[in-house]
Amino acid sequence: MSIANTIQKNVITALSALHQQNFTEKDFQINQTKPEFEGDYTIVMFSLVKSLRQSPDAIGNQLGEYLLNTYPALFSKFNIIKGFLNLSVTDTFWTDLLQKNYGNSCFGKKEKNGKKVMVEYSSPNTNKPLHLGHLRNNFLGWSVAEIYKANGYDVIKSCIVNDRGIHICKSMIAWQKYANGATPQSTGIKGDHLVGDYYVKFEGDLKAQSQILINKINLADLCDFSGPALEKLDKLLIALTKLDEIKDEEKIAKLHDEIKEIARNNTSVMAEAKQMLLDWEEGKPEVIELWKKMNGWVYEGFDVTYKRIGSDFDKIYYESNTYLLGKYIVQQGLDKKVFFKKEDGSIWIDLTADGLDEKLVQRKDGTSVYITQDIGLALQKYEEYKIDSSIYVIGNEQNYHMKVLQLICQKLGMPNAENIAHLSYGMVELTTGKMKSREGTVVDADDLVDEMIATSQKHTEELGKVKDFTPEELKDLYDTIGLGAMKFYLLRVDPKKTMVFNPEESIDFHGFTGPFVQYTHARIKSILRKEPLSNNQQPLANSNLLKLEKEVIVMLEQYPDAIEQACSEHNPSVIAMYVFNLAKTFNSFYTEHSIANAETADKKQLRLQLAVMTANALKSGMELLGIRVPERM
RNA sequence: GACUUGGUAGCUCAGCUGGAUAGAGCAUCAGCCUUCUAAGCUGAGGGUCAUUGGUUCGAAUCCAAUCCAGGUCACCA
Repeated sequence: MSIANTIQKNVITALSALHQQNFTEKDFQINQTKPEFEGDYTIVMFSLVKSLRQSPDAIGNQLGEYLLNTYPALFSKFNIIKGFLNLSVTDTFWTDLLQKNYGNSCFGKKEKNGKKVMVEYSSPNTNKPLHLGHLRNNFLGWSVAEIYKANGYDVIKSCIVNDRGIHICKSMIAWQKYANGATPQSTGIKGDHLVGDYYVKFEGDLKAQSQILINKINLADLCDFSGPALEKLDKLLIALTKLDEIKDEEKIAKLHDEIKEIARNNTSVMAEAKQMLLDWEEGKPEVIELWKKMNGWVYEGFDVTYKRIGSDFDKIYYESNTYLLGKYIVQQGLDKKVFFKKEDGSIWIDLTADGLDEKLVQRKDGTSVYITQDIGLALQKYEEYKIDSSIYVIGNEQNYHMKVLQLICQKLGMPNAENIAHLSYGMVELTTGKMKSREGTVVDADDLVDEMIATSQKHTEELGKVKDFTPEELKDLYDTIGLGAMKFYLLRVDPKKTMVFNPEESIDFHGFTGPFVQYTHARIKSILRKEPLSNNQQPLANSNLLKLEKEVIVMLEQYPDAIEQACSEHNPSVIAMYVFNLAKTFNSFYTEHSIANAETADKKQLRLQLAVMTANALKSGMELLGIRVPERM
């Protein structure tokens, strides 16, 4: 139990004893004392004034006296200022804490609790390489999985690969047309990038073709269209002439977008892609073969990237396998009357009672939609692993989709359906605006990793502190620092918030950054190499703590809380901030007081323990973020 | 339009289950390396916590309204 909780409990006991009534933790607040006042923890008296009908100072005095007398090992003194009771914790408490835990590299982590949780993250499409947004997803997913482990859960990291669908066909079409049989081997281009290049090529063709159509539409030439598309176009054009008079620019833009969408769907390249998707579903051998071949290239490329950034999975699901199961479950749900069928044969679920709409779960032609396979996969996860809860790391643009999925699972009576959690994270924007793959304004993951590692190399060489490293050691160090900087930069922000990616800032190695924390760790290790902590230690005789020494221990005491909070909030930034603050606190102590040349032998021992425990916590915390810490840098 | 998330220093972000004079980092300015790694430390300047009203002993934090920005509302994934 944390010291804050202990104090809270003691105050409850004290108040109940003093006033003969029951109190709970909601009756008062406990905070860390502000630095400008004397004390460690502060109890706010005001909330007690009404029920006790005494002045804040009177209540505080009684309470302070009682606590001091009852818990002399914990409290050394108190003062009351303007209704705030400031309690000082004894130095013995802090030194005991240090002595007990300094060598425990698992400090802050919990015992196994027997619960199983699955974290699904990454979820790439196999038509293009990973970009900055995927990195945020991967780092978050991996870190949350580790944080759960630290809280005693068994964790299964999973990934659903979206390996099927029209987007894949687009790359395949363009490759057939333009590649002349080019392969990653023949071109030397990484597989996922090669496939991505043809996806871009397809989009280029699509844009050119649809522009021709749009130009004709603007001249009122609709001879390329027929059927429902023609009808809709007619309506849109009529609506547009009306709006032109009103001059509502937003609506006009919306209508133009709709026209653009119709034009895109009427191009010949799009028709080819759609045909290929049909062929794929029918299992046409040459299409399947091409699909396997190109997906294979992408997987090879992904493997390289995943390995570099340290993402791994215990279980990989493929959409091409799961979508059929989804359809089967929809059929079952239909029998159970969870779903209903419309006259045209499409299958729906009615969520109006839950404040949502009716939602399609299967098309009238019997093919599955996005959510169909998610339903199947959700059940498969439970049956395969008997998990207690399931976390989905997915962007916040899919909040609605996830809400629907959760409701459907509940209505289907899936076990633990209420334990489906959506770790919804915000988009990564650039200082120049949003990333759009169609417009080529994405930051490629591989490029970014290269750049970060190159920068860390440059900095390291300039500082020249590790000239004796072997080439292998150097490479490892550059990776550790470059990736550390990048991961820390993306994880230090609250996941649910949209964040801005500033290239210059992300590459910074000073201040609130990964390398800052790594550096602090390396510096401690350097001391410990020269001044190892001896094994035969005496209990400390003099336990008077200096201000900066105590600050470090106080920070260390909060590590278990940080791990717990990060887990309950699904928020690695809690750890990032904690680890940064700990490093900062230690650095202040470090510059002010010498460890090797401490005033007395006792002080030296205490400070060495302090250093050991700080290094352990920094290492452990950074590992929860997926960041390694070097012994030297 | 409906629903939803956000608006805190020049920039990027903490703080939001109400508490004392609103905090970091970057950037700017001024200091600190013959002693444990200066990727560090110390200090200064920088704020109408979007706006208005309410609740209360006390509001950046809770409530309401307004303004601004993002997202969703597809037989796309």
